[in-house]
Amino acid sequence: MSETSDFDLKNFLPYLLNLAAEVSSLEFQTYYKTHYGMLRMEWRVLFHLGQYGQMTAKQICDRARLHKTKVSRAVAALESKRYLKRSVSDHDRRHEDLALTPAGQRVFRDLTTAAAAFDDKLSQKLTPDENAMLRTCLGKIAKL
Amino acid sequence: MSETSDFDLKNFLPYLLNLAAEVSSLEFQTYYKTHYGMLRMEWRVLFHLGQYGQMTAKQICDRARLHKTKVSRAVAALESKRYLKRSVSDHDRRHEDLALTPAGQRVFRDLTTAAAAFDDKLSQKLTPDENAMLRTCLGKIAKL
DNA sequence: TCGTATTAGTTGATTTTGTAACTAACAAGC
DNA sequence: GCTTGTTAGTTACAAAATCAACTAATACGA
Repeated sequence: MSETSDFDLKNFLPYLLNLAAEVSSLEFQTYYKTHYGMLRMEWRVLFHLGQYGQMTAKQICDRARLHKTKVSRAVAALESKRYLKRSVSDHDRRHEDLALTPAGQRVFRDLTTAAAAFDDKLSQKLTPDENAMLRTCLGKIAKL
Repeated sequence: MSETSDFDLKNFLPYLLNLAAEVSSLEFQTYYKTHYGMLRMEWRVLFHLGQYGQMTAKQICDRARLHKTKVSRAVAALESKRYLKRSVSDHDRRHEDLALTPAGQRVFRDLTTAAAAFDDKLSQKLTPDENAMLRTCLGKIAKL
């Protein structure tokens, strides 16, 4: 029985964070997966378009800190679901302006509502103080 | 632009948790990947064996909350690296008792040391109060 | 002791992700 | 104009995660 050190996985921050992230994501993930057949990256991209309006893939990459291939695939998937439309920019044809379709906006509103409800449910496990501090701590760790 | 609700991704707990988990894991992950060619699941399994001594794959599944296919593949990988040995149990030949080899124990000690140092580094971004509360909160969320 | 259910663990097929190389459009210097 | 460099986005291939089906050993009731 190795008592090599007093280190304990159960207190290892990356481990705890991963565990909490997994558990907390599962229910909401299941929601958009079963209701709209969407993946996490698709939800994130849809969210950014819904929240901030028309933008290019590059802008989404920067804002969401996502790699361009992830965004590219998510955009293609959302397009094939008719949740967004693209239009090549006139003055720079490398850019594609992305915008949600009415259908995409409906999905956005529904997911936003659902997300808010999930967040409330999670928050209720913690005191108001804990809630505030938790978000602060996570921000520090994620270097936001 | 859509002011559908006051919901903001930047405060959505699952999102923040995933972000913090990703960022905080990256450096350590790089360490055991480059030094020992190990995957996250392998590190977790190795850790459990190092910390708790000999156990079966099933016990690891339960303790680490991992699916059996993940553990099965991690065990196979660790075995091929000669970091663990398996021995079929006598009184129930479905069970395999797993234990680290001396080489595996050396790796365990090294990774444990590295993890502890890395955890310290992360902890320094937070006050002692925040540290304690953060771990409490994460525990609540992960239903530990 | 036979049939059924359960448990431990593995394997294979399918999906998803990650990495790197690629195309196309533009910009800037010469 | 032509080269060189940079940027936006896609594609192709490899690594990995997921899910379901499978084998083998045991338990347990009729």
